[in-house]
Amino acid sequence: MKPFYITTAIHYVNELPHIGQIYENVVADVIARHRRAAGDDVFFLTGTDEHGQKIERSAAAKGIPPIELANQVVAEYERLWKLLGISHNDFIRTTEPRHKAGVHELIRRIREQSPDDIYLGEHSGWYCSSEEAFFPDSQVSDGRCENGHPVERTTEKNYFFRLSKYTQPLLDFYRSHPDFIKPQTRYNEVIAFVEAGLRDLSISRTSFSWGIPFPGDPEHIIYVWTDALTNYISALGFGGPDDSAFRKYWPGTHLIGKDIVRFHAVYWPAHLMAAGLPLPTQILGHGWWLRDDQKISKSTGNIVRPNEILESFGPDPFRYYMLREMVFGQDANYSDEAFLQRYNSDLANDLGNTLSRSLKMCDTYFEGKTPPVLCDSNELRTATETLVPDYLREMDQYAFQRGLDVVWKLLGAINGYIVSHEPWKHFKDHGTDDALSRVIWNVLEAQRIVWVMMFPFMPSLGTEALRRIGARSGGFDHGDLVWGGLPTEALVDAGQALFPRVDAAEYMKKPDASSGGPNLTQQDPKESPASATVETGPPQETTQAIAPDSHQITIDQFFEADLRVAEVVAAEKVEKSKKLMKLRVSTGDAERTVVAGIASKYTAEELVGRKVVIVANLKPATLMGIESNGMVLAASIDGEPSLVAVDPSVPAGTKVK
RNA sequence: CGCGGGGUGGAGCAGUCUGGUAGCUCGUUGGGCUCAUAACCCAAAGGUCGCAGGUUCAAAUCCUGCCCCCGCAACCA
Repeated sequence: MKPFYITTAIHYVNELPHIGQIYENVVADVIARHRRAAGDDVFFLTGTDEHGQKIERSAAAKGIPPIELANQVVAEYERLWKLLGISHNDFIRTTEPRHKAGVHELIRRIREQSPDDIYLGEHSGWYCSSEEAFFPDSQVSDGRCENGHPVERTTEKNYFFRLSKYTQPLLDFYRSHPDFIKPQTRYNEVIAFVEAGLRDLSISRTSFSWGIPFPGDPEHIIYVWTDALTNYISALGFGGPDDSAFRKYWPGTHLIGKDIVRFHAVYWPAHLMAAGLPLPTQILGHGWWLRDDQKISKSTGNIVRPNEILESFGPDPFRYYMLREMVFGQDANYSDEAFLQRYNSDLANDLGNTLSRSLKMCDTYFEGKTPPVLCDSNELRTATETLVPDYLREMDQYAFQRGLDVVWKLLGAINGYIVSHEPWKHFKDHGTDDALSRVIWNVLEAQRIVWVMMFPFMPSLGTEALRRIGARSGGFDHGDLVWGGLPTEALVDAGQALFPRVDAAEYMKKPDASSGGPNLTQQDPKESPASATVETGPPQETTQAIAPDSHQITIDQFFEADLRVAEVVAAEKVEKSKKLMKLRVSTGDAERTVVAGIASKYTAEELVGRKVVIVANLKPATLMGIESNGMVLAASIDGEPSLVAVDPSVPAGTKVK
């Protein structure tokens, strides 16, 4: 058997699972199941990235050890992967001893093979704490790095990896492996990035301690990429007492989000080159799930709540939706409405209904058994034999959407076949005879093949459907895609509808279940600091946010804030900002500049002349280069500001209390 | 000039790398069928493929310029 190794990115335990990670693991699972069906010896790895300063801080904020925080999130991942039917062979955690051994072995190999490639450097430069990286003078302007984060002048002693040395070897490798990175646009991006020249990579930190100590210099902690990427081989026993899995399965295919393609396609291969190890087979960069352009709200009906969808429909429809809706490699919009539409039209009307009508005819005409006479030569067999190779080709190329399209073509052929043969009419005229038997047998046999093709996408309902039509139920492979596998006179089970239709409008009207668990829509870690979301209880009611005992201040503390009425004398949107408005306000005897984040709601014209309330004694701050001397008070509804109003007759400068 | 994605029938999207009669799902209209989950089948209507140039025998696809939308980043003091 041909070994096939597939990995997901390891997921960072600073946040709970979101839809992007769910998608990634489902895709990897579909690939793994497809390769297994193709007869490969598959090893499917997923896991968690548990080190780093953010984890250390989040854990400290919760007053628990970092490993405890990691354990909580890992438990959530394990629950979710089980729920979704993810068939991984192993789950690696970067806090495991086997991982540490692998990382140390990688560094030892690099030092052995390429003694110059790791060096201790004293780095003085602009340090960006957001990206935890240094930037040269040329990429820093106005105290910000090329991506706009604030930077500070810092000196730190770090170990460095001589990445610069691998610029040309990497380019040579890409050129000779045009399929190394998929899709093509990512491949082009990576080449452009490397062609611009590579800087050496800082691979250790001394600023935190939650991580793997650098071998021989425990003051240093191995920095994220050298630590995390190595999971792909440490999980296979690399650097451990038994590395037979490593020798068998490596190199493998890495399925990742498009945002981390650079690290997998540049840094990781360079590390492996330096260590004299084989490079990955392929990097697959998938797209992102976006929300609708529309504002999410209950009044517009497009509420995003995949967690509830998962609970109401089970894993298989959701798996199907994600694979069918997204063109692999591109971004797609998520919406519950789109899910429900796919569910009703694809699953209920086509896939499920075809099964129902077929099994009902088995019940009526053949006493609940598959027909006694099979059929070798017919148009459904022809259709199957042209469509199955199409399906296999698309699946081999990870074109899941098209693979599913092919399956639906066969479903269409089956329904067309049923109508054109009118078995109900035949039964009325001739009763149960061989001709009827052949027609129904064909319909079932073609569906047996449909469900074997669907199996990677719907492992649990696929098993169930195959059982119902009297086929062998379990252990499928591509040998089962050959016409003629359905036994005659096997018991069938019509049962309940596999995909009962739902009234989409009714479903969307249902109140939010608020059943707790992860908020699957989060894609931005900053929206969900672990300290807030690791809670598994129901979300806080908004009213509790101002509960009387939350945190009380004295009236003296309140009076520390100098609240004043001010009149806007000039307003101007801050160039290149999304919501900043630069305001010139008068407090009666003086004028000052205040920057307010209200441009998304208010225009400059409507603000001039308006009376607002400001905090007059706020420490000045610089926002996008403009000094702001105060804060305009506004209520915020889902980020939409609404200015606090005062009666226009109140003179500017009046104190508010 | 911050990074990236996109503008294709009413809606949502393929197709663009590798030019060659514009495709899918939903919706709409007409017809058929009654085994089935108000499902299924057949047919039809509906698009100058964002705009303008260019290359070519031929452009949704390649080149140049422009317009618009969205995500990320930066800010909501």
